[in-house]
Amino acid sequence: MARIKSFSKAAKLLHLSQPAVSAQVATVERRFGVRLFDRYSHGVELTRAGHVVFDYAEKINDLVESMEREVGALEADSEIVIGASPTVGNYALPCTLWAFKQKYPACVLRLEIETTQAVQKKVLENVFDLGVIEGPAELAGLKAVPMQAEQLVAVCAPGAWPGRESVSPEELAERGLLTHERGSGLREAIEACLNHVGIGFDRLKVAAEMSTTDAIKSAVESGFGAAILPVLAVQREVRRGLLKALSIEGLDLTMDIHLVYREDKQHSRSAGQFMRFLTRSVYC
Amino acid sequence: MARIKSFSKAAKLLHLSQPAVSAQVATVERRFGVRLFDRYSHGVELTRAGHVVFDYAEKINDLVESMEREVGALEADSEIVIGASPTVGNYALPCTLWAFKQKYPACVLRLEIETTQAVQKKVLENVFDLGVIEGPAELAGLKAVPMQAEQLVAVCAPGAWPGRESVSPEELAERGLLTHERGSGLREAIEACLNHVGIGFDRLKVAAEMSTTDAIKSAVESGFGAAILPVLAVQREVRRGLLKALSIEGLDLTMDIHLVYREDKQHSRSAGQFMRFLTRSVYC
DNA sequence: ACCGGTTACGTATCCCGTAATCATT
DNA sequence: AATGATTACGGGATACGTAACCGGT
Repeated sequence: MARIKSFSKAAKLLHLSQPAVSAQVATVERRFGVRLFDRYSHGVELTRAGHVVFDYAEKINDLVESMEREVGALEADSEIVIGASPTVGNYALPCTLWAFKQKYPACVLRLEIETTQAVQKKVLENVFDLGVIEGPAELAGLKAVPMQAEQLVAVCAPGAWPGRESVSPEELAERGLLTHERGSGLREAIEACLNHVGIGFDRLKVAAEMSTTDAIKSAVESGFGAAILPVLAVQREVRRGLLKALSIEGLDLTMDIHLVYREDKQHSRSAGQFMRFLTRSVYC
Repeated sequence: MARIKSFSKAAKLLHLSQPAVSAQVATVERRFGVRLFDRYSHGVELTRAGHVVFDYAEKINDLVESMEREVGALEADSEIVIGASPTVGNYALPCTLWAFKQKYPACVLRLEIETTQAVQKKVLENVFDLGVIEGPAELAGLKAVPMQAEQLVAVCAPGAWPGRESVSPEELAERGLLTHERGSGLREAIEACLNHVGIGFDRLKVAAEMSTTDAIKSAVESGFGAAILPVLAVQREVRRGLLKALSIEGLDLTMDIHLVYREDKQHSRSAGQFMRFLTRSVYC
């Protein structure tokens, strides 16, 4: 929200109404007795105090994340069985699953593709721990919460493409693309995802192939090219200002994806972590 | 609460009912999917996961505290005018004020002593920003919240008096007392406080006088003696296990002190900080 | 039987969404 | 007009306290 410079856009990202966001901010401002945002007609901007609070909020967020990871690592993790509808499961989810696996290596994930209806039914029957489908749940007894929709972003060094918020595949090709090696699970997931929206991977000039995401991110930070990665894999660097995220023109995976689960069921620790991961706000 | 090893005692400290504490803990345990406390018939004990969460909670608390201080330091602070009833204002509050001033040096505090009724009236009339009195508020339009009651504790090195939770003034005298120099505001406040409950300062053998509290705390940590200080001045070291806090036999300042203020009024940033400081739970 | 934690339930408060309002371009 | 934030108000969830309920010494 601080980065977005707009309460209304932040509200969309947070799946909240604009007044709700205003109220939250007002509450915190009253608590501190200071304005945290300057309101302009075109949006909002952090004040000095706002910057301080924002920086602390990031530190605290990091701590909470570490805490969850550390608690999660304490015991052997049981398998999480995820049901997903075909489009979601084939194109959107694989990147997300991969990003989660990076953070929680101990978790064992199993993904099964079924129709939207079948997914919901099997979630109700406890065959799946949770489901990920397009559109909200229709079956009674299921709770559906909207997920962060965007899945893939282009990243570049902060200096590249100043002022731009999106780039075309051709511009990415000009700059040169850093990707995983052919055959890597994520590479294939990304290729499938791009193909699905009509962007062939061959339109993108691959400048170098690397084996780890960290290597790609470092290379991009150093200005060696751009990359296409899941939002969830780069959110920290983007927040830190180490990388700049741009949307890719022509790439719109904005389906309103929903996480569905049995409200009454108590989930395993790993399932809970996965669900929080899926619904976590990426920017804020 | 983790240190107390008892939900019911923690509830008292937090001014909550026991079921409320149980419910809070249960909520967090459900969120993580792990037991954080082992329940025994004689009380509770942190599990492995509980220790992890507890350590992170402390770190986060520290961050929040720093954040408040940093935000508070951003602008020049206005004066806080505090009204207090005679007993509270003369014996209990001075140490607290001093501890607050240590943390928020930029704040200017003014303390005025009046009868309980007069304090409430002047808070209503906005003559005082807030009041501190014994017992709850009686005037309509005033909100009263209970304050942390205990004000002075003995501290010693963690190894001294193993297993003890309280010491007599004579035992303190044997070990030798480290205090501020005569004439220091806190020294006088403490003397007044002790005299009020019938403990003369002359019963305590002063081993050394030092000019700063940090010097006293360091000396006590190193085992050079004991000291009597406001709880609020040593809470961090006690939580960290660097110092051990013991109650002093015969010293019972447990009056149910209440902070009162106009609910409708919006307080200055510094007044808000002071109020949160007063009602903050010391152990938890 | 007592101490300590849990369960059950009624109430008060908080937080969100809808709708109306204000301000700026 | 249109965008974007604030205010007003009704409904649902949350969190508390009281009281009744185990389970272990």
